[in-house]
Amino acid sequence: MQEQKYILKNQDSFNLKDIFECGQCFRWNIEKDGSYTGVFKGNVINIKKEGNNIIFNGVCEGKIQDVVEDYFDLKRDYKKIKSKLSKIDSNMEKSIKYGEGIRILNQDLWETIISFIISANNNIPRIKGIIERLSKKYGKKIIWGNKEYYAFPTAKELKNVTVEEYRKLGLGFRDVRLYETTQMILNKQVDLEKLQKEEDTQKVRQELLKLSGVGPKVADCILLFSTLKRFEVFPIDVWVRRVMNDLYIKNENENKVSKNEILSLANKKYGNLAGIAQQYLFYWRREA
DNA sequence: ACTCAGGTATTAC
DNA sequence: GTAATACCTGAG
Repeated sequence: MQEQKYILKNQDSFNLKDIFECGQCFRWNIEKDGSYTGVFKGNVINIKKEGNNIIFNGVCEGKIQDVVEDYFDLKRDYKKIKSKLSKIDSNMEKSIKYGEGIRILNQDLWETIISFIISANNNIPRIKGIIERLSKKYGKKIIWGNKEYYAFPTAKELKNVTVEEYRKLGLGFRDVRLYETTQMILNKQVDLEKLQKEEDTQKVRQELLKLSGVGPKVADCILLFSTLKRFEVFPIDVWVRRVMNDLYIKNENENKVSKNEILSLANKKYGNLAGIAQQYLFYWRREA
């Protein structure tokens, strides 16, 4: 594969830190010069911001411009989304100001499913470590420059991996879930290609929930952060629960707030943009 | 030693 | 349906 380069000029709503550290992805790492390098599908790309230019550099399976336009959701008008959401209330406005450079990535469905199964009751450094070891052991090697990178393993590549091997990689109790889900996807108990085409979000959600290790929160993350691209879902994790309770519900014990109360509030306030609203709120509450 | 972290599965009302 | 509890692991 040959190295390619692409320069994007004057792109609005595009900050590296906001995109890669808002919690949607696990395989992008910051370099000493402030650029980020990541692996997705068979691509390795480094991204650097210089003035008004965003410079993409790396090895790609296709034309780098196409790859990047798709992955970074460049065709979508985030300015419009943000101005719409900003009008809802001052909290939303503040959170958007903080994370104005967020874009929701179009991540591979399979990879997103497995990654978020691993994320359950886990912390980010460990999640990233597990995914890295998993890729290094079972994924395809990609060489760029003098360095080796590893693609996220395909379902086929994980077909014969045992629960014990997962345990050795540090998966913990998620080992069985990973094994079972991989089998379910391989034998098409859950057919990812069909899911990708299904229009009814609730039907897609129901299918995802069949997978081992996929509960409501993980299902919503998959719906939002993968190529399924559903902005109407509202993943509720500890941070979202916290921020929604602090701002609006004001229960003395945030753990006592019911999920349905948060969901109906989110739906009322943000409608079919709830997912992206959630992302600004999550990032703001977690980082600011 | 002990708590916590992007929850889920299981069990018991 | 809803509530309580166990669960790998490793960092702080």
